[in-house]
Amino acid sequence: MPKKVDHAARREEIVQAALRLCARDGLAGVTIGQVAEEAGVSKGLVQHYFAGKADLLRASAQILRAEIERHVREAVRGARGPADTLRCVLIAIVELGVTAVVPLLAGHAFVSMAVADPEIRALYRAGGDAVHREIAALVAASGAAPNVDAGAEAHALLGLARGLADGVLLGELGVDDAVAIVDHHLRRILPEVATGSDTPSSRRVSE
Amino acid sequence: MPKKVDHAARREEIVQAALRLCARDGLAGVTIGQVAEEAGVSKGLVQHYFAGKADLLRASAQILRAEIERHVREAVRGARGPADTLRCVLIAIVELGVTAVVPLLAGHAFVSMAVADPEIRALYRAGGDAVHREIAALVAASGAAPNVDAGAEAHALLGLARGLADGVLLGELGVDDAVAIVDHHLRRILPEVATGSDTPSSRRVSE
DNA sequence: CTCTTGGCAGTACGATCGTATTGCATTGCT
DNA sequence: AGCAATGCAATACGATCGTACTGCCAAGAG
Repeated sequence: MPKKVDHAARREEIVQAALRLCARDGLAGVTIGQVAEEAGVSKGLVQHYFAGKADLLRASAQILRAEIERHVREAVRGARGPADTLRCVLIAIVELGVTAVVPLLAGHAFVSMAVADPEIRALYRAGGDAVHREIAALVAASGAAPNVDAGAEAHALLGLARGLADGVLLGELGVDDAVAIVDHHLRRILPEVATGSDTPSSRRVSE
Repeated sequence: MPKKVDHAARREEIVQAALRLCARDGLAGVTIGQVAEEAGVSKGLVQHYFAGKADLLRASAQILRAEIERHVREAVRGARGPADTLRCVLIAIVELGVTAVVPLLAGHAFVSMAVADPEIRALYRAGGDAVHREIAALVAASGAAPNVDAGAEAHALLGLARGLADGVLLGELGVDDAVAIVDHHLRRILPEVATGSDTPSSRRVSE
């Protein structure tokens, strides 16, 4: 057998280049040639690792999901209790607007691509449902007021976080504003939530 | 002078075809040739009315904004008082997920395009700011509780509505669920808001 | 050592895109 | 009626994209 190479790692390298390109030049700027150049490899190599452009895009959408999930999971590390975890998750989503612009921006592009590609659409649905379930579980475990339905509240919080992330992304409001809004809402549905900058989990984002 | 033709109307026809195409096949499916075919005109005519593809896309983004604004303004017709108006606006945004899929979907595509095009980005910023100002004014005029900041609350409501619209668009939740969530939130910040299906402004959406 | 197999680059090719150009029909003005 | 300008279609062309194909280099097995 010839050279041993980490197949998955090479694929990820190329995909990262594609995502970078997507965030910089938009989805239209993502071509096999440009991706190869951005990744510092040859056009042929991209072909070697991906069956075609569609395959590359699918893999990109998948890795993009994983990237965002990694960001969020990293943010909840050190959170104490379900309420704090919930807060960290929401704030992490909001902060994607500045800390993970590339995945977020690429995500928008892929939403518009999910229209034509059932496979990508399915990926989004599955991912979105999973997130919703987790948030709903956190809401339920946080000891929310009895008059709030966990599922509905999860939709609301997730929607709020996503919308705020877009607002931050477009520069309509600052991260701290968005965080304050999230806290404000959490304070309304949860008995008690660690808020403000006194908790170790609310690290300040360098803007 | 030759034939008299409504220049703006022709441009809009072509743009509508482009938006339809964008929502159906994604942004990648929008080509001059495809747009011409969708609009039932010749490729040359598209050139006649638009200086280039970029011009077409800019005009599309602009008309898209107008389209969404039209939807919302139509929804607030008949609303009584600022609180009811606010509710109608938010619900109208949420309902874009089913009543105006084309503009909403195309909107996502344009967000991802705004990355590379400063002109489109400026258009989005201006539009978003205007909406925020209007909503903030409505919040203030609705007699919100004194402990809520109109500006922040407007960001929250707008973010919530946008996020819910995306959720509806992706099929994660139904319109009625989203409307209920909006009502639930409004009930928390406003002294009294006409809610439920007893008000004429909460027309049922055919799903 | 050498042979084989996979990593990788380079080139070639057909399709398609955006744009420039050309030509004709139609309409309003004089 | 005739001229001029515009609406509109059709074609042509260069650039670029995605993909197929070919060939070389390196590394592990026998």
